[in-house]
Amino acid sequence: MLPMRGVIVDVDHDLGNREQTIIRLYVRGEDGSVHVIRKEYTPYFYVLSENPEDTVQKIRELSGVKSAEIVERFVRWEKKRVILVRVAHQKYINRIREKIKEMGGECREHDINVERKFLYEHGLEPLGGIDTETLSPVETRVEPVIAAFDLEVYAKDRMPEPDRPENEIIMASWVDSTGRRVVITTKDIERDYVVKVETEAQIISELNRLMREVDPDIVLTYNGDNFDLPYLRERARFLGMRIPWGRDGSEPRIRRGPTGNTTVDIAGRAHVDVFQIVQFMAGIGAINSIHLDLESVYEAVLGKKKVKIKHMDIADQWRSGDLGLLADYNLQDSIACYELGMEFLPLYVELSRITVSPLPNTTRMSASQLVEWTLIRRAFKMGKVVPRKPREEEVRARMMETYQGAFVKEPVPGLHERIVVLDFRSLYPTIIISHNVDPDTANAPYCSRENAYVSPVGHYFCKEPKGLIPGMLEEVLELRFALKDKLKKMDKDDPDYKPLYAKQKALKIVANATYGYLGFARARWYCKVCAEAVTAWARHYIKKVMKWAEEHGFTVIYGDTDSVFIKLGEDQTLEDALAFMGWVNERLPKPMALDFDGYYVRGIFLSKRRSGKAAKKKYALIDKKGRLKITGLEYVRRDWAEIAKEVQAKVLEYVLKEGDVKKAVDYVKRVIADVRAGKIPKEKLIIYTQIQKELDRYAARGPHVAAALKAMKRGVHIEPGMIIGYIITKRGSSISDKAELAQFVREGDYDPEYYVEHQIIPAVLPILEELGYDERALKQDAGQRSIFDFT
DNA sequence: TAATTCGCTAGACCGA
DNA sequence: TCGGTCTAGCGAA
Repeated sequence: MLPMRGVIVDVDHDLGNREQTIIRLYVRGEDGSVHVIRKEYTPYFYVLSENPEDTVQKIRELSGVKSAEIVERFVRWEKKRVILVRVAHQKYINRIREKIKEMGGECREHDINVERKFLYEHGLEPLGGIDTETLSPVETRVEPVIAAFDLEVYAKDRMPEPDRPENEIIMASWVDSTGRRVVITTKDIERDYVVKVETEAQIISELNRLMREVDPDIVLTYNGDNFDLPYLRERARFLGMRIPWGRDGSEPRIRRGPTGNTTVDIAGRAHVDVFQIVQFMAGIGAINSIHLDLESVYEAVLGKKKVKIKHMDIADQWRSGDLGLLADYNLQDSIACYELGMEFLPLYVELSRITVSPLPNTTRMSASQLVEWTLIRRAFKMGKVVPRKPREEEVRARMMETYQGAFVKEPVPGLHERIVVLDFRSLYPTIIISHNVDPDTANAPYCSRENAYVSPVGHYFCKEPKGLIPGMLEEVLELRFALKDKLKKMDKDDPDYKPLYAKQKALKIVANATYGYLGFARARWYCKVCAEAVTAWARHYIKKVMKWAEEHGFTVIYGDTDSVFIKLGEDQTLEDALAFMGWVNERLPKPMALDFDGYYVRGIFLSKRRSGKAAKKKYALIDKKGRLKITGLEYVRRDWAEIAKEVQAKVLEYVLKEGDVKKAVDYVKRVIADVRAGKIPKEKLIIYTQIQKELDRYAARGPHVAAALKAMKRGVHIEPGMIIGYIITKRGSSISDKAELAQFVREGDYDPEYYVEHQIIPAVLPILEELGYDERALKQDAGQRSIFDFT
């Protein structure tokens, strides 16, 4: 093979080889060719021992050990003599570990896989450039070949099973970066993208052919982990076929996790299940959509609509319906999956490079894993031995430890004008950096308190040397701030804009999750003392800024964690507030800094519903352009009916934009009358709630549980994690009795009193009450006849 | 099985 | 029937 430059699209090791550990790098070259580079690798791990000289001798005698030598590495803050053990093959590691444990040695890094170690040692990154001759990193840009596919399966009234003959694959669509857009099916359909074949088996062979000929580096699916790929593989088997999609001719490998969830790997290609990405993005709030099905997400993320056919209707459509529509739907599934994949890939390419993890791993990682792999890579660079994972009993003990979090100032309820919001830029990360907060500097014996930062709760952190975590964060933040500056000056159409934007976003995700990681019971670098100190400093600094603001003559009306809401006096301007911000920034330890978050002409802070005291985390602001920013109110909650949210937003608009409370009250009265008249359409009455555990494990049977139980009796499948939508109907005594899944409720069948008393009034009354109105004002003439109407 | 704590609110539940 | 307490869910940061 000629030496060349390219991009690493996947890395694995040859599972079939039981003699040697062979690392395989799959490289897409600058000229578009694909190469597999095979390199023998000797796996290694470390052993900590009281008496390394003795232990190393004993280890050398164990079978399967290739070599053992004493090396110097950092174990926490100390430079120590540790044993580096190299083994002949991966498969020996567990047995050798057991033996070493018996000798009293402690193993480290045995659970860090060989692919990553190989990449660390060569300074390589997945989706980064490589010179195939020297195996060293190079700067290059190569576009990987990307494909998406989707199956439609014939299933009537029940989940399809691959070994039931009638549950056949009736259609498959394929979309790729070379421009192909096809639907393969066995019926004649009037669409120019349809390829007609004779049998189900031929649909599968056609997919096999596409995989071989297009040879994609990245294969995108939407829920391919749990449906399309396992089903296709099993169905092929049922038909006596194979799907040799791996670049080594292997079939997709299905790995089952502890929850029954599966991951499907295709050797040499990166199988990216876009649904996994979507779930993660929804979890961190980057996607705001109640439902995560392909149609909803396609619209929420890209603002595009596509055809939706319910799973249950596919069989009917296939037998006697509109085949063209079914084909459109199937093709659009692949197109939507492909486009969503393209939207998120730049971000995940960067996460793969930061964490030095292949794309199939990164796209399935939790926030803690992203942080941890970033730290593991850095530990390797610094010659630090990676701490082991905690044992189950340690995890349980850690979960018992709690600590105090952020400070939230009690607001001054009511209307306010001319509000300036200042907030700390990346507060927790900058505290960690400026105070060298790290598990290895925390209360460490090697420094005195004079050479340490002492937190407000008394923990101290040695100033030197720079800890692993502050070091990582410093690098991440510096890079990110530099990128953001660069992006500001760039044209959004610049081809570099998107990858750079993705990179800063990837850095943000890792930086933001790092504090939480310190308090996460399963973390290798768990440090409760650190997390506790971070929040203590955060409380200290935010209170200090509030105090300084008051001393500068400003009125502080609210603040939460890292923000300060300043109300300008008559003789104060925005510039005064910004000057104050500059003054503060000169006094904060670097890189801590206050930022200007926004200026709002008016805002309302509410009182708590039952006690009447000021409510935290509930307010609405309006800016100069008339844009509302609603925080914490029912409007932003999915477990409130649309009708209540809509009315609340309108009321806020009348009050904040037009300053017309009377108009708001009249409007609410009209809506209440409509509700009582039964005029509200079904969709606006649905309340969405997540079922968080098995239904029989609920101690309190709330409306959502009651609705779910009733639905289950009617044959609906309910499982933890599902978001269900229910409506409070007319039939029943308690609210739970009246709750029914929306799909079983007829238009007009709702309990008007529930929606008035438990949805609309609670959503608007706290707002109106701040402005001097009470409940009676809403009820007068609100469609409810007064006694005089009858006389 | 996989970032944290703070805070609000609804509705069931329970005992007087 | 009332009022306090507990369970549950979701959002802010």
